[in-house]
Amino acid sequence: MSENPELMIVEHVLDAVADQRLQAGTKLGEQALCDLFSCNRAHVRRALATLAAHQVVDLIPNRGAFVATPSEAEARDVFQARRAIEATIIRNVVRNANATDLTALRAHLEEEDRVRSANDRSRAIRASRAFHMLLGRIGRNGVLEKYLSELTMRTSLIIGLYGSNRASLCDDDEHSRIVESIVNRDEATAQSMVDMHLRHIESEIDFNKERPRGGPLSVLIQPTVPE
Amino acid sequence: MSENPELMIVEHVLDAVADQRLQAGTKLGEQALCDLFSCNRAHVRRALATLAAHQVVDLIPNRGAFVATPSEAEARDVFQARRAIEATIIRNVVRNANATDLTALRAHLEEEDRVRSANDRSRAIRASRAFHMLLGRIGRNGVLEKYLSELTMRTSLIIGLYGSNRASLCDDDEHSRIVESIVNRDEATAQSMVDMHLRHIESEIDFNKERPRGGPLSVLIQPTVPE
DNA sequence: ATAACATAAATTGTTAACAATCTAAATAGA
DNA sequence: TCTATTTAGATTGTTAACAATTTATGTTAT
Repeated sequence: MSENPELMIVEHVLDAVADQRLQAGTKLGEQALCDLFSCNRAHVRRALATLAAHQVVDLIPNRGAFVATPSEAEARDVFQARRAIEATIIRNVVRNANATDLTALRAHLEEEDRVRSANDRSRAIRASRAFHMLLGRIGRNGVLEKYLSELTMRTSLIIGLYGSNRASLCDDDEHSRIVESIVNRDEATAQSMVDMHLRHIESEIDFNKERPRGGPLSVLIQPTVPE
Repeated sequence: MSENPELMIVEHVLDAVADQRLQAGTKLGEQALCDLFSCNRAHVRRALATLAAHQVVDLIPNRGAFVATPSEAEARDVFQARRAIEATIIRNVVRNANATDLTALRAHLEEEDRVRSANDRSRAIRASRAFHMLLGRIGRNGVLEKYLSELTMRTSLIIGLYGSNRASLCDDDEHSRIVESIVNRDEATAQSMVDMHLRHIESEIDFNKERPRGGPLSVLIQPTVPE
């Protein structure tokens, strides 16, 4: 646990949020983080400021830091923003994807298949997000990739809060059909498939079924599965 | 200069960058900021962490904080991201704009006219950005609005670095024609006008004409003109 | 005069101590 | 038994001091 402790904390919190190990509303106490990452409070505070800038953490004066709990309105904005951003990303992907990229996409689909049959929910969530992030990487626009990273994390919080049971993960079949249209260099189809895919995910959310928020912090240390 | 000094610093730096008062590469020394905002270094450091998270500041270990200097590749990504985001924003605007919003848009056009005839470059830059931010507000998607805010600031840095003389500000006529199509509820036209407008701005950039970077910090305190 | 080196100043990084605020527990009163 | 108040503990906010590193200055030798 050496290296820059500040980045360490940020990365681990983001990872835990993305994997839905850290629930919305969980308190991120300063001393607790100091202990977990064996560093001093100055590091923790700067890390929390960074996380707050990414909208993953709410900073409440004199109360502390909490994992953000997106409202219904915010959730709708996040999904619309994802449609806007991923529309351009998928266009870039269809245009730029080379043989290596296509191989990576196929490999990912196999991984998703494997994970699904293994019935490992945690890995499934991870893999679902990884697909979208893979598209982001192949799209070769660092700005959009970073925004997508933020938005997928906020999506994780939203699904954790309001998602129905099956809504938790992307439909593998939709992913594979997206890859298919990428292989075919069919821009229009790829774009509409991604748009529908995102609307599908959003549709399986029920804002009346708010779940209990807050949870343990220990999940932060869970070794990051190397994908 | 009371109130939360952290937000104070962030806001002032962002404002100065947006107005092109703060040049790319300018060093943001901790003690200098402490003096300017009469606070301690802990505040300054957290503010710099926040600014770094927004990609407006580069944090170099043991060297300090510097206003970011976007590369050519980053500049292209920023403009593509703007097209992606503002396309959705303008669609929202055409759909959502009510009478009050239209009045605000017309008032803004008049302000731009006034500023142009006054030949006040500083206010002109401010007004140009304000137009896009006004669209962002009327679009009523907080996520996209925030991203647009970040991207317009990075655009300011890019234009400050590589922009030709006239490229510094938006063409007022293009703005007024965008408003016209909003009034007409002509979604397709509005969208293509915004897209062309952004491409126009990008086209007036010359990456061979890199300008000297770095500058004074005193500009930070310049009283924020209330628009 | 220039380059390399040594020294001094300034800047960033780190840590600890103290103050202010909030949370929770315990006590007292209705 | 329940509510209100007080008290103790824990947590966040603030500040200062010290260490490590970098930058600037000045000296010496070629």
